[in-house]
This record gives sequence, C-alpha cells and structure tokens, in this order.
Amino acid sequence: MRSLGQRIELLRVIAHPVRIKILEELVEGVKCVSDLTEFLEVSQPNLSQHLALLRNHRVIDYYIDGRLKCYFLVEPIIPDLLELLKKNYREQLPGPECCPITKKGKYPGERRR
Amino acid sequence: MRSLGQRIELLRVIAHPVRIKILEELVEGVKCVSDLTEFLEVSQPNLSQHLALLRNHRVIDYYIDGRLKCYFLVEPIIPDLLELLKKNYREQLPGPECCPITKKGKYPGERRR
DNA sequence: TAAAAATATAATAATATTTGAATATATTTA
DNA sequence: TAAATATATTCAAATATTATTATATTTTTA
Repeated sequence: MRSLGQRIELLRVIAHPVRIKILEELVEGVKCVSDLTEFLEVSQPNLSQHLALLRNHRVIDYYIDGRLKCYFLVEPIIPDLLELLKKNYREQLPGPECCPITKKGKYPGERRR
Repeated sequence: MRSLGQRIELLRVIAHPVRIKILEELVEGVKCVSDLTEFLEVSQPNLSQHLALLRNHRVIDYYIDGRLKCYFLVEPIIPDLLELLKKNYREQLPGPECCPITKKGKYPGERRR
C-alpha cells in the first residue's frame, strides 16, 4: 500500500482537469486511447503524456490489443476519490464558538503561549 | 458549493505535504500559527505562505485573538478527504478479463474503430 | 512610547509542470 | 513491402510552484 507521502503525491498527479476526466472515463471500464480522444479536447500527444504520467504513478495500466492500447484503472483509491469530489457538502464547516475579528467569545481548545 | 473544476483546483491546493499536515492539525481544532510551527519543520514565512494559499482558496479561515491568529477549517470536504487518504485499500483493482500484452482473452466493453 | 512577539508580505531564485511541435514506433492492411 | 493507423517520445518554450531572505505590520508589554 502507498504511504501517506505517496498518497499526497498521488493527489498531485490526479489534480488536473484532463487527468480527472481520463479517470472518470476509466472508472466506467476499459477504454482505448482513441475512445478517450473523443471525450477530451486535447491533442493526441498531450493525451498520451497525461496517460504516461498516470501510468508512471501506477494509477492506470493498459493491455495491447492489436494496434490499440486499452487502458484501465489499477489504483484502488480512485473510485472513492472521484465519488468524494462529487459529493454534496454544506457551504462551510461551523466555525469555533467565537467571532472572527471581533475577538468576542472564548478561544476554543488549548494553546501554549 | 464548488463546481467540479473548483474541486479539482482544491485538490491541487491540498496536494502538498506541508499543507496536508496543516489540515491534519486543524481537523483536530483551532490552532494558532505558533502552535503549527511546533509540528511543521518549515520556516515561519513559508508556513505563512501555505496558510495564505489555503486561506485564499477558502479552505481555512482565522480569527484574531490579540496578536495571535487562530486558524480553523471551513471547507467541508477536508475531513472526508483526509480520512480517505488514510483508508486501507487492497493492492490493485482487478484488471479486465484479459491479459496485458499476451492479448489473450476478450476485450471487455464497447469500442468504436 | 520603545521593544518584543506573532504573523504577513514581497522579491527573488530554483525547480516543476504543462503544452505544442516534430518525430518515432508498432501493428495492420492494401 | 509500402502505406495507413494508433499511440508514444523528445525537446523546447511558457508558465506555475516552492522555498529563501529580507522586511513590514500589528498588538502587547515593559
């Protein structure tokens, strides 16, 4: 399993609009590169570069089917992560029991200094 | 609520070891900057820059308590995201019913071309 | 009111990421 | 075997991110 540090690097790799779209396609199932071209408005070499990055970080893999390369997901955190990105959340977390700036109310929790 | 595009940008902002550590501290509760300094091995100005980035992206906010600034979480996706990063996963997702390279077995799913 | 404490900002340098253009590779088909 | 198809690689330019150093701001305390 990946360490926390590796997971953070994974986040960085994933945090790009094109790569998120690629992954969204791949959670649905195997896709070859030309399938992906239809959904993504990027050049073929650029798509290939994004695929290589995801491949190098063990997020996806492919098998060869004639002259097609068929990509699929291998990193198990991805489906959960994509789901999380679409989950509904309330606007903001409740702040601490004290007003910003005004300084009224008490400071919640410990502090040293 | 944030759009998917904004969520992806949020991922990018979060995907840094120092900023993840900051957020891990803040899910526990309010912390002032000098509290954070004890946990993070970065210079004060650098910490301040990371805080500013998180602030500018509406991930955290603070209130002023004398000469302290007390930071807290406001972005509601953060606790779930941090939990996800620590979740246990099996090594890899099951590949499609076909061997890479060997080309044996059938190609799963539709394809056009 | 001057010094100290807590934190922020600005400027810079180093490094990393992203894209585009050109070219390469591998497989199939004519 | 040459052409066509599908995909990858390389290089360079543009841009973004990160950390460092120096300095600024604000509030409290002596």
